[in-house]
Amino acid sequence: MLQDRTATAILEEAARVLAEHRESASLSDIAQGAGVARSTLYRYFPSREALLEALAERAMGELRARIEQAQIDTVPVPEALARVTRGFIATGAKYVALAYLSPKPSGSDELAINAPMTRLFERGIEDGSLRGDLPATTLLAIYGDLVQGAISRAAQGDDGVEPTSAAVLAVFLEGAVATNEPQVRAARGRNRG
Amino acid sequence: MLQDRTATAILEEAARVLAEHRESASLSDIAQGAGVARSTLYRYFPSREALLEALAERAMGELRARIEQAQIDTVPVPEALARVTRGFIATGAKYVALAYLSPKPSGSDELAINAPMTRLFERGIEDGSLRGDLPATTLLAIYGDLVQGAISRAAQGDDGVEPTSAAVLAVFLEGAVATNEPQVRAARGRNRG
Amino acid sequence: MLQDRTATAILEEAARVLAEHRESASLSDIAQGAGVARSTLYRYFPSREALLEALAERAMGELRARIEQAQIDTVPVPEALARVTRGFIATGAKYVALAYLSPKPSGSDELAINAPMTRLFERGIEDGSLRGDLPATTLLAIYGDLVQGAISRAAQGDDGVEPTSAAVLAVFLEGAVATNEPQVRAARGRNRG
Amino acid sequence: MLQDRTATAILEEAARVLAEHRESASLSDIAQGAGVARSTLYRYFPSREALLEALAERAMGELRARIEQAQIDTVPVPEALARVTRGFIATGAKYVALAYLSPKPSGSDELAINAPMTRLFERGIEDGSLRGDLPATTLLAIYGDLVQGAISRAAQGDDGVEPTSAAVLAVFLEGAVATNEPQVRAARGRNRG
DNA sequence: TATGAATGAGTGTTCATTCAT
DNA sequence: TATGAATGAACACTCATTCAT
Repeated sequence: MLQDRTATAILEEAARVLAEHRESASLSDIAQGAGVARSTLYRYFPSREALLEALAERAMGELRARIEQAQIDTVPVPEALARVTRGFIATGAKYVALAYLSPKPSGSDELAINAPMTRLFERGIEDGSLRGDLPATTLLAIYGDLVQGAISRAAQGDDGVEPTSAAVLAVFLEGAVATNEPQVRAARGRNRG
Repeated sequence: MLQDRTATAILEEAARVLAEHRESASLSDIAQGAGVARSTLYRYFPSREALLEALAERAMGELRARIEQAQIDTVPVPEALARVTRGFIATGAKYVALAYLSPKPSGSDELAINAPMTRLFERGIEDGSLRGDLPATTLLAIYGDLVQGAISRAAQGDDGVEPTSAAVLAVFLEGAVATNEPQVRAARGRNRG
Repeated sequence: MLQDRTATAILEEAARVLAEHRESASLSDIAQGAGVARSTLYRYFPSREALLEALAERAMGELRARIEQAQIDTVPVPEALARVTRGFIATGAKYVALAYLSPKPSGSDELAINAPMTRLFERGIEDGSLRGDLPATTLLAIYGDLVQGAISRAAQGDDGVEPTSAAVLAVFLEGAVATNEPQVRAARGRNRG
Repeated sequence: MLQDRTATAILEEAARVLAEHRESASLSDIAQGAGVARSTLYRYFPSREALLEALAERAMGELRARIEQAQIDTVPVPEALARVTRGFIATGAKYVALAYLSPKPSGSDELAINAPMTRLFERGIEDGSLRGDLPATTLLAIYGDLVQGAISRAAQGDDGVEPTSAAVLAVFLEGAVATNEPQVRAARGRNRG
């Protein structure tokens, strides 16, 4: 119980410190930020990599939860993406550092995110709501790039999570080229240029 | 004469090694990869930062050249983007590492890339070829995320530069949502190689 | 508690090693001599300069103490010099190295030594016990050379602190030229312990 | 012939550079100062130590010449010291660095200086012109400290060679304590306090 | 002869990790 | 359980020295 409290505190501080200092953050920095001695940190996470893995696991857990909450299987694909995107960006901004850090999420964790997303894109292609000339994996990869970039920018504080998410989603769904139809969603998130 | 050869060899090896090991690559790794002693490396680049700067300058130089060659001011915006994208990705794949490394390109260098691209997006918005509900800087940022992601993937060798570029361009311009009109450009880039 | 012990041990070993190898002594040498790892040394003195400063401070502290103990303001100048000289040489022999090392004692420290000595020489000139044809600062500089040289020789173990001090003092006060009067003081310092 | 010219130029530059930067002066500094490439320096002096030895030899040569010129065997001891002291200080100031540098002058060289000086002091003691309560070697050592200190100060430019020499000689011969007799020599070198 | 290029050994410093309390 | 102390392995960097031209 109490252990969990301390471990959680350390993890949250780690996320913050790593987001600031990137890979160059030392365990000293993290321990100091969390208000414990370096050695204490080792009681909870027996190595730097262990700490990073725990952090990744935590992030993946949050993302998994977001996906489940979004119930993406029950709504049209564009709506599902809309639901899920902001969640990704909000969560991701907390764990940006991970993107640049060594320990890839354990295969199982990554799968827990990738699998439902891949299914989502496949469904979209099949039901004709997403373009059919690109494989689902490619679409997912591109979507991932967009989300990851948005996370970086949101984390740097240049823009809020909200407008960043809206813009990314609009461009991903509708493209950057102008069309005749009103682009409602993006317009809502931003000023009416 | 001979100096330039060695310096170039070091730079190219540095690009390769850094692409693999990210920021964690040590000068030892780079020197070893380039087949010279650590101290020799210091003859050419008197500090780690100097090496990174030289590398960045090199990358920026190539990118600048690509942009100039593309003559983006003389063609419609979508065509200009098509011309420029593949160049970015091909060049960028050689210098992925830089994206994650500290020494940001010197202001002037970065400007030499950003300025013409910003102008391009502004022109697209003005002439109605790009959507007008998002500021040019936002569109550019999103485009940048896409290109950077594509670079990473192309560098990891998962896909070739060619199809990666085509896919990225198609989604950025037209979006992921299916439309009635045939999506010629993406189709061409993928299947007719 | 225990910290102080280790720090002190390091400092004393540093004094010894530096006295032997002069400026060329590496931190490795010092650490090895003190029986700790190089990195341990850094726990106590976060940089080479910090170690040297600590050493200088220590030496200055001892010298200050010697001067105070000697109560040089309460006795005739020659007697004051007699009292103070042996203290300087004994203390100095422990810290010879410092004379050759970069980080000059902090202004305040040096002042704490120089000021009272300058006053002493000025008093001697005024009350006629010291020759009046040379400024006090010159006399002090010459006295300093003598003491410093004596320290070097005493440290090299060629002679003991005792006879070295006596000889230096005798020559400084009375000169090397023979006089009619018995040279009591030097004789006393030499043979009568 | 031409070789000698270059070698001499290097040696003189070395003396200057070393006097400035002490032990920390690198061969690069010296070579650069002398206007030759590092590698060229190696043609003349096959190692750092060789260069230093050559420098020491040069200094000793000059000192030997000074002593011979002074014809110290033909005049009373105090006069001999007066003649020799200024020469030592003037020459020494050019080679201060050597005092702090590792390669002690080769035994034979040092002897060429020490032997005549020791003889001089011994003669002084025997003929009653120098005090007899201290061994000649001690007197010589003390005289050496004085001269070396004077060299340092003269080299630092705090005072000229001339007054520094006069003061040192006066104190060494007559002592710092005031006497009834006029202290002619020192008075000449300095202002009549 | 004179030099630019290359190198190995060493320096100060940092950091993840282990140990004793 | 929590911590201060200690350490070894690594890193960026310097320098005296050697080699090929």
